Amino acid sequence: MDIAEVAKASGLPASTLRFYEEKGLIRSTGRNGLRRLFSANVIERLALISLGRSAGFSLDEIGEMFTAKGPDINRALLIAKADELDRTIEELASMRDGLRHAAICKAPNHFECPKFLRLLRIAGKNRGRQPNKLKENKLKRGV
Amino acid sequence: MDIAEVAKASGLPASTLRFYEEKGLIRSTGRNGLRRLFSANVIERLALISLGRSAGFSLDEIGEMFTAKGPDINRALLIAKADELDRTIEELASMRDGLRHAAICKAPNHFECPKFLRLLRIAGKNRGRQPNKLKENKLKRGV
DNA sequence: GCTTGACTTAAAGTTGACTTGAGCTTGTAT
DNA sequence: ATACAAGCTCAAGTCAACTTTAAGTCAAGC
Repeated sequence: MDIAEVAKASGLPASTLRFYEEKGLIRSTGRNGLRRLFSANVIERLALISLGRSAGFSLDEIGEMFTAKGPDINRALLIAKADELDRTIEELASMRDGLRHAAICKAPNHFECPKFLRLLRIAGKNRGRQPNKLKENKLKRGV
Repeated sequence: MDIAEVAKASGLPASTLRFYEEKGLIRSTGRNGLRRLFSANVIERLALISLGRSAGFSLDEIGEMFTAKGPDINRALLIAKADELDRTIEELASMRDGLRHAAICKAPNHFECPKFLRLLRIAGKNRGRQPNKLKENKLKRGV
């Protein structure tokens, strides 16, 4: 397949495919002149990469998993990520409840509302750099 | 309070406080010479900002909420965010289940495993730019 | 009176995952 | 044979939320 086909099949722009190749996440099987050729299984690989990304792995982590010696992926890593997701989910659930409450709450000042204060404490734990997460998936692909 | 006190009380570095002020998220009440003075309620405001950040609002969105005219613009926004969190939580839960499964699954190739394939489809939906989310909260504050 | 240290500003740097642009090359259709 | 859309490379740009750095100000303690 040429890069355009892979792009279409995977939904990723060609630039991303080149980028992934450069990072060692995928491989092109050869060239037709200058042009990259990919074998069909790159699609699976890309699906796996998408999966990893959605689960919160960085590209570097995903790359490590692919080069891991054993035929099986790093189980401990997977489980650790799953546990991390559990914690994240709990936090997000609290947030969601808090937001819903805040939207309804009659208290003149949220700081007088115990529910809100509890929320605040949870938020307080979540003190890390959060670049810009969980934002809208605008499809600007069309531009 | 001077900036050091606010920093201590809020846990945020002074640089962040200046940054937030520049962004219009907080206000200093005046100066002592060059030095900013803050009133105590900036602490509450910062807690609110933290809360918003944890809930997935961007700083710009938080800024808008603070300056929003109508009282129910907030409500709609809060509810929308809560709904968004619901969707996110569902996705993350699927991811978590998938990861746990992948760590256990005996299938020679995950692509032969129906559970895994289902996971992949969910991941596929999650096709947006995800900068680098949900990562570790290393406390590098001490440096 | 001078050093020190906490503060100030403005500008540039950081991170991760890409995207974009400039300037070439080339397979393919006419 | 030639035009041109699609590929290519390499470098630089983007975004968000900060952090870092350089250079300067200033009150207080010795």
